Amino acid sequence: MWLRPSRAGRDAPPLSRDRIVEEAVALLDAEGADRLTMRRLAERLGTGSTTLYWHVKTKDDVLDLALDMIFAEVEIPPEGGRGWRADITALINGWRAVLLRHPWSAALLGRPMLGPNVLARSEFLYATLLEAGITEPHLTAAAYGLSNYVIGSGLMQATWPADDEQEVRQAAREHLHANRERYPALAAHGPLVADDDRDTGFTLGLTWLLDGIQASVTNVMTEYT
Amino acid sequence: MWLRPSRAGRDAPPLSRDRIVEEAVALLDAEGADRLTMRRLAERLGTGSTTLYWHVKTKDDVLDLALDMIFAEVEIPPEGGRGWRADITALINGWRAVLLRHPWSAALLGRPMLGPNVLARSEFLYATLLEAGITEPHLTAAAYGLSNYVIGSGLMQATWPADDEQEVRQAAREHLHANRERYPALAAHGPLVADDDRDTGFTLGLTWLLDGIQASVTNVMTEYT
DNA sequence: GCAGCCTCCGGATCGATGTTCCAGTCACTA
DNA sequence: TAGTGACTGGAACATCGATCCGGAGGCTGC
Repeated sequence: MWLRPSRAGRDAPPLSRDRIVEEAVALLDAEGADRLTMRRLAERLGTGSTTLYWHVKTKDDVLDLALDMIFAEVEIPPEGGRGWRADITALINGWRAVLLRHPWSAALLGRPMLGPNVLARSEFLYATLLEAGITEPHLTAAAYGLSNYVIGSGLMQATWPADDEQEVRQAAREHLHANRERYPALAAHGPLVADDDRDTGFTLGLTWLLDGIQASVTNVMTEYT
Repeated sequence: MWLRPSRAGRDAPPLSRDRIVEEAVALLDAEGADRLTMRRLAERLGTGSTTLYWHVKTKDDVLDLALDMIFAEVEIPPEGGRGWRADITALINGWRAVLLRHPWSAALLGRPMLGPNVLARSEFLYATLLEAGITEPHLTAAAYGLSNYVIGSGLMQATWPADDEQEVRQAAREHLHANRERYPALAAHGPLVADDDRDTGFTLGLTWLLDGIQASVTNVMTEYT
């Protein structure tokens, strides 16, 4: 009774929604999506599992908040005349980097993303495209195309971790090799490429999209590099 | 005892892995991914839930098989000189149609897809690109780019169902409108577009990608439409 | 000083789920 | 007829998300 730490004691910062989400991201990074449990999360926070429900309504809320939190890592290019193409390239590359840094996030993209961090970056994307003089229907196509491209890329890379030691990769490689008569092209130029090749591949595809977007601008911008 | 239906009776075809997967797809189509339970699935099949585990090792197996099964709906363009561009366009559009017809599938794309139906279509994609004369690194970029683009598109559309009556859409629209000062571009040209606009948007982005791929071929092909 | 209220905590518990154990049933074969 | 192997399913277990409810602690108004 007497020795019980005072509530505002220094032994642990008070539980808060931010601290929960922060720890959730750490747990997701360390152990993956399927290991995230309300009980395990509470344990890491040094509280009971049911306490979390005071700060958060459901587990999905935690996931939504965690997903939005990592989007804050995507740097929004500062204003300045580097041109729309450089700005968008930076944004998309930053977005991709975050997806790769937090592989669990790719699987969560299938839920409405309406957090402030996500919206701020979408806003920047739309605003930059508008400034570049892109009009409908190319505007929607551009915004969707770029988003879909990054999302798909992140999902794909999360599915096929680049680490060549992974069992999944090994098994897939063997399976393709064993059936190389049925899938000759796949077995020869298979989709299991190294990390660097993925990066150049991503950049190439992004270039194609940007070229297409640029060509659809009526009054051509000239000041991009 | 006497009235018990004979095993080979006509009241129900014998349980088999195919029948399980078939019913799983039907259940997923009807009620979505989170309503798929081994018990519910067994109930629809008129058996006990534990019986399924004789034909299938885990629930994930059912999902993998279901995902591969719907890929059989994607028609592989028949041989014939329509040109690589028309063939790939047909394949990608068919792929997208399947993703939209089975919205639950988009969320499952984050698992290794090594079923025969998936591989056959990937093989066609690679083979067609090879025939078109595309070489590395453009080959990988093209295959990945196209796949990522469709996957992202499917995931996005599954997240934001086109049905305007959906609460999610309504809520999102209101939320954007309420914060239109912070997100002016989003609120004005928001990403919540109608179905037709998404189709034209998808086609536009696909054209950009294909243009980029085509431009990267050293010896230019001329026979495409 | 004290009653009342609000914020925050957590043990016990509920219902649902994926999966395993094991005792069966049935058709078919030696 | 005994036995084997393919299948079935009831009972049970561990785990999960979520809720109920009783409490602790601090603050305010009287």
